[in-house]
Order: sequence, then structure tokens, then C-alpha cells
Amino acid sequence: MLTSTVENYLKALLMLSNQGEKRVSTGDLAKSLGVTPGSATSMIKTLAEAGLANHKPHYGVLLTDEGRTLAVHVVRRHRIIELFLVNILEMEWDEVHVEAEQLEHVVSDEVIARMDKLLEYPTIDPHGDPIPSADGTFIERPVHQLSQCEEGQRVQVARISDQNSSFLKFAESHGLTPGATIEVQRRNEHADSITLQSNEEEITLGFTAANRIEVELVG
Amino acid sequence: MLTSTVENYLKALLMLSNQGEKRVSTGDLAKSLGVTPGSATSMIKTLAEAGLANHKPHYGVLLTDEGRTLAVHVVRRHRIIELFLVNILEMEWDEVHVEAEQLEHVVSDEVIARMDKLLEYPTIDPHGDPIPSADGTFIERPVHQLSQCEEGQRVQVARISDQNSSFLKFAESHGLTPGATIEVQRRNEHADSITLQSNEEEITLGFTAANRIEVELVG
DNA sequence: CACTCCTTTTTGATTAATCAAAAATTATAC
DNA sequence: GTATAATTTTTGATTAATCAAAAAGGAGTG
Repeated sequence: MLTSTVENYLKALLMLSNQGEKRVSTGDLAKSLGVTPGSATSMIKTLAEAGLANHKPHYGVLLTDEGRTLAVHVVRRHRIIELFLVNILEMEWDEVHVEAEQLEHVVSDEVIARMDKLLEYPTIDPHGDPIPSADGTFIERPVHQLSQCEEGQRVQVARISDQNSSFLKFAESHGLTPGATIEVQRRNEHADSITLQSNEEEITLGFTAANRIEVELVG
Repeated sequence: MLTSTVENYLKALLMLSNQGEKRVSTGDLAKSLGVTPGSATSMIKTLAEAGLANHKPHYGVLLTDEGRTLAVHVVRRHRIIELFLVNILEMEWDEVHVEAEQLEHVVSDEVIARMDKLLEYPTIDPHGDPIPSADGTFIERPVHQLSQCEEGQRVQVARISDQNSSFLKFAESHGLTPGATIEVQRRNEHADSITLQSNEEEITLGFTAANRIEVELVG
């Protein structure tokens, strides 16, 4: 059985490598997990010895197929749990990430299978992220960043790529939740801002915030 | 935050001390947790230093009020989770103990509160064990051991005090689940056995097995 | 009171995960 | 092509939890 720590490293590697495409640097890995680079190096070695990652010293790490499969399953557990907490236990979407972060390491496959059934085999979690299927298939929808959209463009919110509770609360309070349709009113490159029509109200976001909102074009 | 290990020691101490009445020996504690006596001694010291237990070297341990409160909350979490897994996720009653053993250490108070609500504030878990209330009240119903019942006595199964999956499967297959009404047909001290009428069938149990079934007298 | 038995505690080692700080390596700059 | 900066790796220490085995303590027997 894998430790929670190992699972967290695998998950971070999956995310940072773009589903396992590019090598991840020790520094980025360490930063994303909030540990020192030395700690990351030593765990990378452990993963490499276990056949879960491939390490070229000084040139980064990459998950092996086995490591990637395990990581995808952790992500699957995480996202099913999140949706379960929102849909069945009626928790707020901004608090489930932290909770799922804990649960993902201890729930059995049996429990996940039953949650999956109860939720009627969902494919998207509360933040718009895809739920990998049980066989390990993990498809990312092609999406655009809101910050890149042109004026007048109508879009549908696809996902919020920030799990920070207060950002999620803010987004929700302005109708920026997955599925919502909004329209880009103005875009000002110099002001580093974009103004949207959402929910009967107008709201202006800086590009940094707008970057965290991924959308699909409408019409 | 307490580690899972500490929570498991507290829980074991609560159980072995009869809700905190009598001192627990290092050996019994170690046996119940499947560790060596030396490990138990060292954890007992840790608990004592943290003010969670009271240790008289060579004369056993006892939880402090603070330790007992924490232990009761672990038990509450465990039992709500068990019931949740059976009633909401429709798991088998013989598999939920192991699952709850893991989950009890990571679910937040928030999740427990929501499960509690969804289950409509239950007081008994799937095995007939009482669920401590959120304020720490923990009442044991006065029950009898089936092995002590007289011939002709009609009783209702109150709880099964054995979490072993195969024993639970066996009990269930003969209708020995909490709430079921059965009648003692014969009792043979020398044969160390008791024969019951349950579920349209007659079944004979040795006293050791009958000891694991607690009942309430009927009529 | 001394001897034996059983239990408990102590001691010393091990494993997983971490950090701080030193050492090594790669990349960059001139 | 050496010096400098940045990153990565190594080293040595620490913490929690464990075990095996040695040492100590308590209780009962004669």
C-alpha cells in the first residue's frame, strides 16, 4: 500500500507534467507540495526505486506508466469524493477540496464504486474538472482561458482552476460557476483587465483572476 | 491535531477501561492494538505527557477527562460512518468496520454533522452499538449476554460485539441481527452450548459465540 | 526473605518523512 | 574558458511509531 505522502507526490507530478507529457523540475515539485527541494529529491529517489517515476538527476522527473496510473486513480478518487460531498452531503463547493484531499487516501475502491453509482457515473466534478474513469481514461476538454477572450464573445464557464476557498466563494457570488453563460463586454490590455456581463451584473477581473477561469466558446 | 495512531490508542483505552472506569494494563492495551508491550509503554508516556492519560508505572493507565472526550468523539465518528456506509452507500454490515477504521481519522466535524443529519440523528449503529452524541454523552444500554439466558426466554438481539467480517456474515445468515427476536430453546452447561429458534430455523451456538451476542429480554 | 514467574519498562535500532545547511552541478555571462 | 548565479543533490539531524531483546519491578510461594 502506498503512503498518503507518496500519493500526493504522484498527484502533483501528474498535474505539473501536464498529464505526464513533460519533465517536472525538483523545485516546481517541492513548491507545489510546500516542502524543501531536498525533501523532494529524496522522495523522487524513492519513487524511482519503486518504479513509479523516472529520474534524470538535474534534469527533472517524469511518472512511469505505473506511476501515472496510480496518480490518475488518486485524482479519480479526489473528484468523485468532491462531487459526493457537494451533491449528497450538500457541502459548499469551496470547502470540499480540502476535505477530499484527506479522504482520497483512505477510501476503498468499494466505497468509490458505490459513490460513483449513487452519483450516476459522473464525468465532471464541482469545479468543472473531468473525473477519470475507473479504467484510467483521463480526458481533458479543450478549453480557453477567459483572459484571452475577445470583446463581445459569449462563453460558458467550463472550470475554475483554483481551489482556494475564498476565490471560489467570490466566483460563485458573481455567478461564475461551471455551466454559467457569460459575455465579454470589454477587454483592456493596458489595464490588465476584462469586464464581463454575468448574472444580470457587470464585473471586472484582472487577467490573473481571469486566467483561473476556463471557458468554452458559445455560438 | 492528533495522529491516527494516538486516536487508536485513545479508542482502545476507552473500550478496555469500560468507558473509563478501570485501569488498563499495558499488556492488554498492546494486545488489543496488535503492538508489542514496549510500543504501548512508549505511547502511554506520550499520552500522559499530553495530558490525555494518567499513568502509574506498573499499575496501568486511565484516560483523563480530556482523553476520554477525544476518545468518545472518535467512537462517534466511527459509528456514524458505519451507519452511513450501510444506509446511504448500501454496503454490507460486515465490511463497514474496516472502512470506518480508516475514515474516522480524517473526516471533518462538518462531514460528520452532515452525515448525522442525513441519517436523521441516529443513536444506534449497524451492529447495535450506541452512537455517542455530539456533546460527548455516551450511554450504554443495559444488556444481557445471550449465553446467560434461560431456556424458554424470548429475547431481542441488541448488539453483536464482534467486528470480524466472517462472524458477522454468519450471524446475519441465521437472522441474528440487531432487532431480531429469538427464543432460547435449550441450554446445556456441560455441552457449552445454547440452542435458539431464529428465523424459522433452529441453531446451536457454543457459549463463546453466544457471548458475542448481546440481547434484551422480551415480555 | 529469597526465588521464581510474569509483566512492564528501558534501551538501541529501524523506517518514513521532513528540514537546514553544505556541496555539487548546470547554465549563463562576460 | 573561467567566474557567477541558480538549482539540485547530499549530508546530518529530528520526529513519530515501531520492534527485539535486555533490564527492572511486583507478586506469590515456600
